[in-house]
Amino acid sequence: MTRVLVVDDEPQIVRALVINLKARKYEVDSAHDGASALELAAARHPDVVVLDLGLPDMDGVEVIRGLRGWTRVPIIVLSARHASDEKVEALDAGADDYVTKPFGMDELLARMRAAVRRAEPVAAEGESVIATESFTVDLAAKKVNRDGADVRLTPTEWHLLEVLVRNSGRLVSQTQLLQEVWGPAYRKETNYLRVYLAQLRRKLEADPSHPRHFITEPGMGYRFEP
Amino acid sequence: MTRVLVVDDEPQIVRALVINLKARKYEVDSAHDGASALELAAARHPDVVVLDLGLPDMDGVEVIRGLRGWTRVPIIVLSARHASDEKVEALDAGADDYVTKPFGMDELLARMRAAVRRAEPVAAEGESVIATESFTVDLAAKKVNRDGADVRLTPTEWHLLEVLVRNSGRLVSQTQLLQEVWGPAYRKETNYLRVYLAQLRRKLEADPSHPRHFITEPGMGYRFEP
DNA sequence: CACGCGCCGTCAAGATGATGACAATTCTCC
DNA sequence: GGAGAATTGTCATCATCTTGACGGCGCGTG
Repeated sequence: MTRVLVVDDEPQIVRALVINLKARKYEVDSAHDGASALELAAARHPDVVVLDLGLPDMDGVEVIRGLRGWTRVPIIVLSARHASDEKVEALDAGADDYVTKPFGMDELLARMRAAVRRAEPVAAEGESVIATESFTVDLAAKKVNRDGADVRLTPTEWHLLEVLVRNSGRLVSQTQLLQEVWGPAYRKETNYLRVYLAQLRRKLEADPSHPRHFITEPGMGYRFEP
Repeated sequence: MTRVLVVDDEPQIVRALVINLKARKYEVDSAHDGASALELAAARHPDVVVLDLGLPDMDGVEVIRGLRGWTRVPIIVLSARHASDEKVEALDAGADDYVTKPFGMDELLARMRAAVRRAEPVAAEGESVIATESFTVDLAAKKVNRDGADVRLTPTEWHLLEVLVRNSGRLVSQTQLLQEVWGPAYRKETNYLRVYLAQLRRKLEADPSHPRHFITEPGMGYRFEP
């Protein structure tokens, strides 16, 4: 879930934002001054900050600098002032976007989506490694390792493995496998599955004739068990 | 130097932007319709795109989608229309920012700086020297050293090496390599890859016919192993 | 309990497609 | 104009994919 930090000293603005954001399944924290904004940001690590520049305790630009000292979280500035120099100052201090009040909620939400989308891939470099007792699958690097050595998989083998691993523990029907790996025209070619499952087992299972991870569910499909 | 692509069908706007940008040491390309915009973007790989939505030949949102199909270059949309739904549509299609005409040049420039600043670090992550047993690659200095001597690489060779090294250990698909180095129009020209991989291997591998660092993953792509 | 049927795993061989080396041509920048 | 670089085309080789045939196993049925 996306976490938002809303910083504004006007309670009605905060309320409107919180209601709208929560309705759209954002997780929302709010602060009404710069000090608690910085504190909350550090404690909660939001995915995006919506920041009003007119705060009671400190200059909004200082808040931006305070955040930028340690995080690259997207910052969207709200401000009642249309003056160009203030926009320039905020943006150059490290803000990602600048929206003038009064603003349309749709627009603000769209700008938030844009900011979060941009930040995603940098933040979401999450390891996508699935491990079993005998081998590991690295989905991002497209690598399979067994006993410390990389296993060579053909493109089709890899694709099949990928679909099974992404549905770890779940049963995947034959039709679905065929459709995803070979395309919709091959939905009936169950031979392929038999051949390629056998190859995967030969390359990855300790005892290919007694598979522990690539399980056949007769009449239904196959299941990957980590 | 930062490269900008300006897309607008009004000559006076283009002229104003080009003059301002060049004065600030940007390298500027300009296009007056969507088709040539996409073409130029592919050919020149700008660091930021300034895009007017009202183009004669195609919908601006289509241009955004066309770009987003293969690149994450920041896109700043210009538009005369203040309508909220148009902003939302553009932003959700993948635009980074939306500025309504008439706009202040200072503000646009600040938004460009913000967009470029955000995009930068994704490319330049931390240490920029990658070493192998037989050679080292310095991404920042654009230098390759082997046995104490610098190796001369052609621009294309370097670009290819750079993409592979930035994805160290990960598999990079042929399409992705072709797209990043030669542009989206070359997605099918796998010859190029074969030729240039061979050249890189000849220059960098101890035994070019048995590569240890530039690994072919048949049917899938190539991988750089440090 | 024996039988037939459907489903699955195995195997081998031909068709297909990808790869890397080489050669020739065009392009680009001094 | 010339050298180096980039592009394009071709070809032999090899891995992969596809296909069909075969045998075993489990299950339901008579």
